[in-house]
Amino acid sequence: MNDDSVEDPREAKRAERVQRRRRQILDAAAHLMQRTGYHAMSIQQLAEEADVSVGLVYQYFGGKHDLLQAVIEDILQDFEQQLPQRIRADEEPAAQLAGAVRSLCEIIAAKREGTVLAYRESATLSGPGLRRIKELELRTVQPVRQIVIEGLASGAFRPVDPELVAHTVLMIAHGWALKHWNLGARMSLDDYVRQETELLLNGLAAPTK
Amino acid sequence: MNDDSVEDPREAKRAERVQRRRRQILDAAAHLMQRTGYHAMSIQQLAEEADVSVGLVYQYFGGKHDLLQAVIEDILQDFEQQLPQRIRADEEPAAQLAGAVRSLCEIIAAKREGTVLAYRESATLSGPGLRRIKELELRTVQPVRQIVIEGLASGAFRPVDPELVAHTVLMIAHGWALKHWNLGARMSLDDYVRQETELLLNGLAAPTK
Amino acid sequence: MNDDSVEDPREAKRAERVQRRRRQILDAAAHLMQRTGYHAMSIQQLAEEADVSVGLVYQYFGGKHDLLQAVIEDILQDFEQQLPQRIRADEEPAAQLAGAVRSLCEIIAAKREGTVLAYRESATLSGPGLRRIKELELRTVQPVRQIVIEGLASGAFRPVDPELVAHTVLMIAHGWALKHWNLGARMSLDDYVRQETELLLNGLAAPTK
Amino acid sequence: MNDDSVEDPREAKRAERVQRRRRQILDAAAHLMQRTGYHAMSIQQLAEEADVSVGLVYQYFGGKHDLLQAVIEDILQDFEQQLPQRIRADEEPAAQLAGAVRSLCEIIAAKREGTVLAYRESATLSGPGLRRIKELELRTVQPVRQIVIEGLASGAFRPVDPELVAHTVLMIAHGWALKHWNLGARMSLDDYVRQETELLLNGLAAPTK
DNA sequence: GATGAATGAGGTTTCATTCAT
DNA sequence: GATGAATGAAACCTCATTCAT
Repeated sequence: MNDDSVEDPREAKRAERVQRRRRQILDAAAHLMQRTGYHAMSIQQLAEEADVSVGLVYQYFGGKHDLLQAVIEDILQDFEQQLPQRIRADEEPAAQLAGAVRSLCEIIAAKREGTVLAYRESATLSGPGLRRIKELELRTVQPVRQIVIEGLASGAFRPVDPELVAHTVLMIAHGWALKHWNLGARMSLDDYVRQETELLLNGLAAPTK
Repeated sequence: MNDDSVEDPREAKRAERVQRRRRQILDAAAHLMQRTGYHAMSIQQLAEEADVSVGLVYQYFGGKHDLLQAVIEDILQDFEQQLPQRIRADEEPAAQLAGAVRSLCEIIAAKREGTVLAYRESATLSGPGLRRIKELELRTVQPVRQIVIEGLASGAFRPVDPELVAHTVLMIAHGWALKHWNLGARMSLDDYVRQETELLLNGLAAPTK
Repeated sequence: MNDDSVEDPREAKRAERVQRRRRQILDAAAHLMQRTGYHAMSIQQLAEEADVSVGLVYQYFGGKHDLLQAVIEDILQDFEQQLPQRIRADEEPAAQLAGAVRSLCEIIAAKREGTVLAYRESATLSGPGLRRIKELELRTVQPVRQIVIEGLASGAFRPVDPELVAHTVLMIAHGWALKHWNLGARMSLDDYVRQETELLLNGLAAPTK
Repeated sequence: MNDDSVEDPREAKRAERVQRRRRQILDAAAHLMQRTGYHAMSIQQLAEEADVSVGLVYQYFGGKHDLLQAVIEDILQDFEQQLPQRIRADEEPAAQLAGAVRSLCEIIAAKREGTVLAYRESATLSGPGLRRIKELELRTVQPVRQIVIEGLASGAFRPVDPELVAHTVLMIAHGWALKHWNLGARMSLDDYVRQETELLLNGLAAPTK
């Protein structure tokens, strides 16, 4: 048992307020960064948007750099946590994969601007930070990789590299966000998902004798 | 025949030097932007890298912003011009498409960092500039779209939206550049192209009776 | 009663310091501009003279341009406020006018360099700013115009355009500032005022029957 | 006899071309400075306006500073030369003075913007240059001073300081230029001259017994 | 004589960060 | 905990001047 688990109502209240403050600043930062980019956002502007003082930003986050790291991690963690909840274990591999593609696309489409921000600003991050981001992204598509492995075992899919399929699925989802300026005007997300899924499943299907 | 075509050796020499200077600055800018990003590159730094004075940068390019536009356009124009040269007209649609996927992947892989730069900094561009970039990208994948249309006409492919396939092919190629930190360690470009091509062609193939 | 009138000692102290800072910068700017002109004054130099940082200048004034506007307005407001206090209501029009001429000359002579600065740099101001300056100058000579109107009504002056007299009085006062390099060596301000006043009053006097 | 008087047709032609070039540049410079001020005018811009190369400006004038000196001197010399031509020797002092006031006002009104430029930028000049400008201005009003001296001698004017009257006349003429933004909308130059002249002559007139 | 490409010092401005209150 | 005034390094950009052609 460590100190944190000691129930101190005073301490609990403090921790709760800290979380609220962090969220307040983080959301404002995400909003501004998505609209104007990391470099165009000034701390003064952020403080105004978040309705806190400039100094407070520095109490809750180490600096502008750490803020970027936190914003991107926050977005990617959301992705990582949502996907497993939406995968149903009781389906065939093909149906599972189709469901995973749809889920990932919808999850990412819901935070389209956050996804674009991650692409835009990841390279701005420092070495260790960037490594954490990459790690998160790899973890996000782990469920997809798992489905493919199972499909291969059951003979549902023709022989493929599960890693490559996971990558491809991720690019399908990211593609909607990255090229929304083009696709958005031509089709609905539902159409996009349906067509990409069909293409993928046909591509993966084991040849019928 | 207009005045420009009159052969003035003085003018010709001047024009040639102007081109050399522009290229000198453009290449240095592309190099620095790819290494550190647009915002991290200072004009001072660029001038040193290009071995010219700060003022000259402003004489050849209106400002830092125009320079970014020029760098990205330069990269994308290169893509647009190279692809058609590598498509063979005398093949079957499937083979043609496979060739196009390979070509595009190789072209983009050769300027991997430029591609990533375009993703990173496109949002930094001004409205009209961004529109030109998007236009260029659409033009780049036109040949792919054309191949699909012909394949559909000949019954080689199952019914699909050619626009979507063009998008998918572009994402295959961009995917290599964007996720090279992951893929590069796992497979060669050749492997990547082979596997993605197989997936795609299987996905597209008309069902045999 | 509005919120501002609520006595908040914290807020009052803050406002007082803001006023002191503004004045500190404004005075230093006026001093430097009068010595070297607007363009020759650098913000760096101003910050040193005012003993503040460069950044603070931009916090209190939007930029160099706004600073010029503020300096000139500050000078002209001073003129506008001082003149009415020195006009005595209980005198004959001629005596009132003589007093006004003397007062205006003395007021302007006391800020001779500021007056010259206003002439030098007014054209540097932006459209709306320039309009405010002109408005201020017109208001400054309103009392003179009023005296003339009353003198015309009482028959003390021969028929003249009050606007023109107001202009002439202003030019008498400004003339001392603008041509001080010549006049200053030849006569005292007192002599100048006496002689110009005599010329003006004789010029205005209604002919005796 | 010096070398310059030797009639060398080659040399004469050269000198003529030099004069034409100087004038070409000077006029363009005067035009730009009057529109935007000395500091806002760049040599590049001037070269374009004058339709010569940047380098040529430096062959005919030492630099930007010398150009300002030349422009202002050019304007003031024009004033100095025109006034004597328009004064008639065969009139009464009062009529002569009235004529001089009218002439000076008209001369200056014709180069209103040049006059304002001289006020704006004189302080920008260097010491020796400024002295020459002041000298020129004093010489300009010499004829007025002379008329007053003669009028005093003949008893036409009440005792006044001729220097002060010359100054006052100059301020009447300059006043039209400096406050044209106000006066121009209220009266014609002719009205202005008539009223100021009446005021001045009444002010100067020797009292009738 | 004439050109205009090239230079680089110097200017204005922004903004991440600190710290006294 | 919270504030926001203050700092100053560093960025972009301009433009007077030079000089090889």
